[in-house]
Amino acid sequence: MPLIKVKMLEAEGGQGAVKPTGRKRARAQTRIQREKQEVILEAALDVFSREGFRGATIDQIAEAAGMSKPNLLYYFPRKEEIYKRLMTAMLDVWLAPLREIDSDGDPVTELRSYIRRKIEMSRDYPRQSRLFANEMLQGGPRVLDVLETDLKGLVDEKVQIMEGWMDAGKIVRTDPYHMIFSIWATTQHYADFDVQVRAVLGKDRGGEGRFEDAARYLENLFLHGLLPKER
Amino acid sequence: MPLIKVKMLEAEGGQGAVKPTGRKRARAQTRIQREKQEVILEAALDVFSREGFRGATIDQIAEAAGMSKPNLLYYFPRKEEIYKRLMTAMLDVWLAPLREIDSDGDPVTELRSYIRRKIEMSRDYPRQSRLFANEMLQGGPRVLDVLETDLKGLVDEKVQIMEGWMDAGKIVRTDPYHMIFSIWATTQHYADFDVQVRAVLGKDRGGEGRFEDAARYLENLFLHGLLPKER
DNA sequence: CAGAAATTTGACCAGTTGGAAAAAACGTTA
DNA sequence: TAACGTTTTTTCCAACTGGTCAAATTTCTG
Repeated sequence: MPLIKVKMLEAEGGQGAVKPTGRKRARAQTRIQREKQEVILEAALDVFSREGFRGATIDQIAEAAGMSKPNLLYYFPRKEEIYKRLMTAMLDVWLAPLREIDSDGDPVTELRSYIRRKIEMSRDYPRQSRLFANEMLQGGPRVLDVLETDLKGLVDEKVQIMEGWMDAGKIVRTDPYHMIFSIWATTQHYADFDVQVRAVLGKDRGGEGRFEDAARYLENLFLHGLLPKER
Repeated sequence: MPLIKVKMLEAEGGQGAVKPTGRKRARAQTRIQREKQEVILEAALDVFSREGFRGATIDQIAEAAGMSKPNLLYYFPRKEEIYKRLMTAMLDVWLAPLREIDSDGDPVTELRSYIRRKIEMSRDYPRQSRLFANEMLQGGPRVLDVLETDLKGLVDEKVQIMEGWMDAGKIVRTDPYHMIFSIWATTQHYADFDVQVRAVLGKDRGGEGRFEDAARYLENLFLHGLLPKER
């Protein structure tokens, strides 16, 4: 049960495809509607994640989706609704790994696989990560309330689990909030700063293997740190 | 001697203030020119770091700078030049801490103070961080070459230092590139994702103290990891 | 202070932007 | 196949965009 479902769902509104005709009873979506909406959202993810909300234009999205602007507007009557749809969908997917952290699991295993999953997300859904990053850079005007309620709630919940692990001496006593931040930061970095990562690694090391390297490095960092065990 | 000075300096061009009149010999800048350019760059940093290059408008910048658009264009004849100026200045400041890493210093001290400095940068110059992040999200079209040459060069240099430390058994043998990435990621996170950090920490813990907390947590993470020393 | 140079303003422009409206084309089903 | 609902296209618009230009104003310098 996704905790982050949220009030942004109010994005629906409009007439075109979503709320078919006039005041009649809403009809089930046609095949075309489902397909085209999918194509549009896919194209919009591309554009919004690169340019941000203001920087993206409906024309760009329409072109990427292979249709005319008015045609696109038939499915999503305003730019903002496409964006909102993407944001809710993204948040839902994006936080799944955090939700999966299990208080009953072995702390080391749980942390390890959380890091793994987050790196895999950066590898497999980099645009979603960038979409979110873009929103954050702008000060999160369209998701701030969600962050303060749903996200904070979810994090608080997981923080308690970690405090339990600390009490049990399974992990070192430290700040659980910053712990979570550091996992987010290090893993999402590989999506958000992908260009930089590849530029610095160079042609030879910048291949797909970089995600595996990153995962291995991060596991060690988080578990053991950089200092040798015996000195 | 800043390694990152770069070809972007070609940003200069134009007529207005920068290259005073016609083909005459370039004259020294007046007081007003220096002042206004400063005001403009300050305002532009605000806008660009929030909206990205495309999302920002000259009007917004002009208003933030308290002047009319044509007046602003008198000092910087095109939008792109303001942006380039900001980018070079930012890169220079932003990479200073990395340059300072000293191969002769004590590894632990050096790493510690690198992390410290980076966190302080995020606290004191968050907009510069966001400006850079924005550029990265867009795929770095205006700095890619700089990253591939100057930045990579600088990083390679520091990577060697770290390999030296590993050879000497001072720090654990690990991937030095990802090591640097993880320091960048964790520290810059506090500037780039500031909204999120504050939303999750909540009113009580989201005050200025968060940077000190972050620094303390990160020092421990990087040196010792999350696992207890003896189990 | 006069004159020149530097700065600021207002009017303007062509291209882009988000979006509306209506008509045309298409698909489905009674 | 006729009628209806769905989808697409064409045309259009007002606001905004980056930028120009000449005239007006202010500041500096001798």
